[in-house]
Amino acid sequence: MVRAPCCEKMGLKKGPWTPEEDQILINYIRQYGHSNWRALPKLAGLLRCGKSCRLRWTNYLRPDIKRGNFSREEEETIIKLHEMLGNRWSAIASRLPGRTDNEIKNVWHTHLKKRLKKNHVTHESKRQHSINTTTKHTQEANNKEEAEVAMNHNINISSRGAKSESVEYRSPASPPQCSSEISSVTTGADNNMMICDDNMCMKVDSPGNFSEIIMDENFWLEALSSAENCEVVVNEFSAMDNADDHPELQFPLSPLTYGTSNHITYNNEMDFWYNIFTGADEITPEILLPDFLPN
DNA sequence: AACGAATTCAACCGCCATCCA
DNA sequence: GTGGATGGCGGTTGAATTCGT
Repeated sequence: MVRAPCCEKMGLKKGPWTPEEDQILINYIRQYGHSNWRALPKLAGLLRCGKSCRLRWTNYLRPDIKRGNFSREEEETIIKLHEMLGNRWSAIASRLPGRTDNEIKNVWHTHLKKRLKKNHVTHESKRQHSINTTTKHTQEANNKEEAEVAMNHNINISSRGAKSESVEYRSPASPPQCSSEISSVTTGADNNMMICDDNMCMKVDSPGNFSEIIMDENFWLEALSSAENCEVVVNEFSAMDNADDHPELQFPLSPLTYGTSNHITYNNEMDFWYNIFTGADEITPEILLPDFLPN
């Protein structure tokens, strides 16, 4: 299929936006909205392509954009979300009110990646020392090694992942950059390994033998989204293992729980996720998995 | 003060997914 | 079912700015 170019190159302006152009775009969108980006510049009288207008609006002119430096809390949130979601900047941005995917992407590449790399070097040297002085390997350690092998072989779970081909730095704190690659590797009660991304989990019965279990598309993303702008009701999972120890980790999975008493609520989306992530270091990832997941 | 190196970040590019005729 | 149009996303670029010497 031959695509028409994004925009007519002739006569259309590129490069930085002027304040006048910004004002025209703002005025137009305030008045008419942006139902059709392609047609917008023509209608608004801008010599820009629709894509450029959309980008300018979503990344800079939108009234709800939060400008300025990222707080430490925001940075930690990005790091943790990146662990879970990979390079899905828009998904990460949706958890950080007022921040854009482009901004988060820039912060990641300019600050956070370097910081993690530093930490990784420190961690690796310690780890190497530990390996050299340890002779006993537990079953758990073996499973972790298998997990690392699986990650190094870049097991690609969903279709969009094929896009990322470049090999980037990876650390334990920064799993595959590819958005759709593995988010967590856990060992189940039966010692079988579970490799999960945000859409599904795979059970590894034996080395090299993956039995694939497809979960609801975007299950986790939707679960995550449900925390936005609402009270999060979580007592449905109070019966879960460790739930009493980690009430902050219980997920809002059942709408039936709305309106019931004896539940924990989070009015602030950021607090909710921050609590999850700061607590995540202390628990095994499978706690986060709902119990309908197969063993 | 001057200059080159390093960093930042707005903007562009190309691909993919979805919608719709 | 097919293909064109469009929106959205992630990777990359390059001009502007900051930093170090």
